[in-house]
This record gives sequence, C-alpha cells and structure tokens, in this order.
Amino acid sequence: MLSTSAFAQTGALIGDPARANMLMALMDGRALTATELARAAGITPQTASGHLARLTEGGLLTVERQGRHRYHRVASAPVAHMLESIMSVAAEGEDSKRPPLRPVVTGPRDKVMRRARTCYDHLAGQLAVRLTDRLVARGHVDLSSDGGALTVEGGVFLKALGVDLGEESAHAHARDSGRIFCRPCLDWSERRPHIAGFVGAALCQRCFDRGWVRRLDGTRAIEVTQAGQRGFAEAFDLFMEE
Amino acid sequence: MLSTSAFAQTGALIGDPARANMLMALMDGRALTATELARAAGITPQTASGHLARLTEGGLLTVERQGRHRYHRVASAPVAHMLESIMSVAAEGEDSKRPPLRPVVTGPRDKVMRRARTCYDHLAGQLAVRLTDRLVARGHVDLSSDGGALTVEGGVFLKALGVDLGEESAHAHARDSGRIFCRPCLDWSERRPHIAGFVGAALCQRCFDRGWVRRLDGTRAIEVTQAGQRGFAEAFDLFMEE
DNA sequence: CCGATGCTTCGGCCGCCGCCGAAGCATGCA
DNA sequence: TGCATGCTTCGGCGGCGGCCGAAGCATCGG
Repeated sequence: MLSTSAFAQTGALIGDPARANMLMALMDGRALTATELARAAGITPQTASGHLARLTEGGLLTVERQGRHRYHRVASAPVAHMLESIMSVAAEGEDSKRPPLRPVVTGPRDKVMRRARTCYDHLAGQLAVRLTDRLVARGHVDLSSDGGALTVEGGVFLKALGVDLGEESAHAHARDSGRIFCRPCLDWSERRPHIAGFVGAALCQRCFDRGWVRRLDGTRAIEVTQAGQRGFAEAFDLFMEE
Repeated sequence: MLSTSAFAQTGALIGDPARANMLMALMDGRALTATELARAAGITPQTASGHLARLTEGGLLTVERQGRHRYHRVASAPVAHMLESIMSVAAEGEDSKRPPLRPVVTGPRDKVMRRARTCYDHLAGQLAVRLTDRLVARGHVDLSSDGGALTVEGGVFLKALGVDLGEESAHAHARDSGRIFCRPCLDWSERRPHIAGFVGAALCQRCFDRGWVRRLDGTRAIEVTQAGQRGFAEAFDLFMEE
C-alpha cells in the first residue's frame, strides 16, 4: 500500500530547484553526465552528485556506467508522464499570477524551444501542436481529454509515411479491433494538446530518421531542416514560416 | 513559457508531508474544511490554514465559502491526474526498498481501502481492477499503456446498465466515429490498471446511484452493499467474497 | 447584542536540507 | 607508473520553511 510519506518524498524530490532543473534537462529522454547536469542546474558537481543519488534512489532516474562517465536518464515512461503532468499544472498556475514587474527575459533560446522541441520521446512545441491539429482535422486521429485513438485511415496514412507502428507483433497496441491508441499531452508552451504515447513516439522517430528535424547542440530544442520544410508541407500541408 | 521555478514550486507544494496528507485526503474529490484537513494531517488548524493558502495559491486546490466554513477541494481534473501519476511512481519506487525492520502497521482501515475506494471521480482498489478486467475480457474496453477506448459493444452494454455516456450532446467524447475514450489509471494498491477518465467517472456515478456502493464514514473507502453484491454478480459475473 | 465556532495572521523558535571546500576513490591515457 | 579527469563522501555553515501559541476577524446562534 502506498504510504503518504512515499508520496511526499517523491514530491520533495521534484520540489528542489536544482533537482527540478536537472529533471527538465532530462525530459527529452537523453542521458547526461553528472557534470553536464550540474552546469544545467547551476551548482557544483559535488552538490549535483548528491541530488542525482537521491533521484536515483527515489526511482526517478537510472544510471548507466560507461567508462569513467555515469549517464543519467529518466527512469521510465511513467516517470516521464508524471513530469509532464506536473509541468501542465505548473504552467496552468503560473500565468494566473500577475506578470512580474520586470518581465522574464526570454532569449532567442526560448523562442527556438517554443517552436519545436522533444518531450521525452515525442515532438512538442508549435510544430507538434500544429501537426496534431492537421491529423485531427483530417480524421486521422481522435483526441479527447481522456485519451485518443488513431483511426483506420490514420494508420494507413502514417504507414505510407513510413512510420513504424509495430505491425501485428512487438507491441500489443494494434489489437484485434485494429485500433491503435495514442495519448494527448498538454503542451506547456502552446497550452494545447499534442500527440504523445506510442503513436507520438513512432512519428517523432520517423521525423528524425527522414532528417526532417535535427537536434540543436545539446538541448531539447530541435529545428526543422530544409527537407523538413518540404516534407511537412507535402505530407501535412503544414508550413512553419520563419 | 514554463519557468523551472514554477515546476519546482509545484513539486515543493506536494513534497511537504502535511500537505501531501491533505492532498491524499482530498483525492476522492470531496470538499473538506480546514479543520478536517488539519486533523487528517495531524497538525493544528493554524498550520493547516497556511498550507491550504499555499496550495490554493499554487492552483492545486480551490476554495468555496459556505457560511463560516471554507470547503477545499482538488482544483481540476488535470491536477487530480497529476496526483494520480505521482502516486503510481511513488508506489513503484516504494517496494524497491527493502521492507522496514518494523513492518508498517496496516490496520483494518487499510484493508477496506485496498478493497474498494474512490479515486477523484472513479472507482479504485480491488473492486475496480477486477471490474476492469471483466470489461477487457469481454471486449467491452480496450486498454493499453497509452490510452484506451470503449468498443461499440461496450457502449451498448454500459448504456443498458444505465450509465450516462452523454449521448451525442454535452460531452464531445462521443465523436463521429462513435468511439468513446477512456483512460487507464494505475491502481496503487493493486499495481494494475483500472478504468478512469470519462467512462470511469460515469460508471462510478452509476454504481453510487444504484446503491451498489456506499461511502464509509468520512473517508475515501467505500463498501459494496447487498444490492451491489447482486448487481456486480449479475452484470459483471463478479463476486467480491468477504 | 454577546458568546461560540471556524479560520486567519503574527511572531519566534527550531530543525532540516541545500550549498560548497577539501579530500578520497575510480577510470583512462601517456 | 603517474597524472588528469569524473565522480563521490565528509564536514560545517547558513537560510528557508514548518510548527505552534497567542491574538485578531468573520459568521452564526441565541
């Protein structure tokens, strides 16, 4: 049975600013070293080390040794899902407060993130939201606040794009009924749902494979390539103006 | 855009033991007074007052004045969803630790909770998990880790039971395709998914309406009535032995 | 109008926890 | 083998925040 203390402890792990920064940095699913995470959080490596130990102990992260580096990543999809849901709620509450006297400086970095980024294993940002809108408008995907599904036509469409939906094997998602589930995920910069879950991950993977998007330096942000401009226009009738 | 500080603040709100206890007590969707919540958390009313103000400020709770009482409740479905997901993760991490030297005393109260309770707006516990198993086995519901859907036959079945699925109006869930979405929610005592979301809430409501279940005193726990024993047996071939 | 009840604000105490500097282990490369 | 790098552990400092007692507002009942 769940003790309330375990519940509170998990919350406390997330509640510290330094740890929160690390978790945010890891939300794109990559594995980072302790030193990288220390820099992301603005603390010294030894302090970061302590935090990482606690996050791992708490089941939020896993570690992987490789040579003299230790790579940390988000432990599991449920954990990523939890972090996403906290972000939605946090974003919701944030703009209910009056804007700060001196408005937060949102550099060009933020603008890029807002435009397109990854969220654990799927696309997020303006790109993802507009992509999702297209899929919904064409009847390829049904979404609601409680879940979603890929329609039969949607399956055909994505398969034509080369998206790997696991066929009849591997994943149990393609069930007897032929339905494939997908999950809406509230985008915290756009405040509208984008496509996540199994379908979202497969679609994202395909975009990277085709070279439509590329990860920027070492961040969560991604950019749409030239090929992507054409690809999204052709396949989705979607234009990401400069 | 979401600042990491808002993210961390939300986590910190949940991270305090006293606040965590209050949130857990509110997870069944009821509205409680500050004094009741103070008792639940084992603190004095003035301390609770401060906590409740912060939880409300943070967007996790809403207050409703009624006479000289102030009723607090979970602010929204997304917040409840967030709390659920934290509970799953917390429960997951908890039993990876070795059992404590002196095992936690789980009173009869816990046994009742484990058996059947409400989780915000839907059923949870052994009852809910077994109910969900039945629905899945009969092909009334498809579930996956990323979402779920009520099948056509499932819709017919539930409608026959008198479950209000909103017809074609009110909720946009019953879309053109006739699909109704529902969400799986990981049960933290059973560690298996039970049915949540719109369908879960409607089903739960119907069980209360028909007098199949009844809320115990002032807790989240519920009990299956005599009528419920018969009802669940007839409708779901489900027997909750003593 | 006055007391009782529910809740809040204020002030001061105390403990926990995050922080870093310094030092101690591992791994890898010359 | 020896030095550099990445990471960890240890110890002590400092501040944030939770806790309660006391007192101050609201609302309801008589």
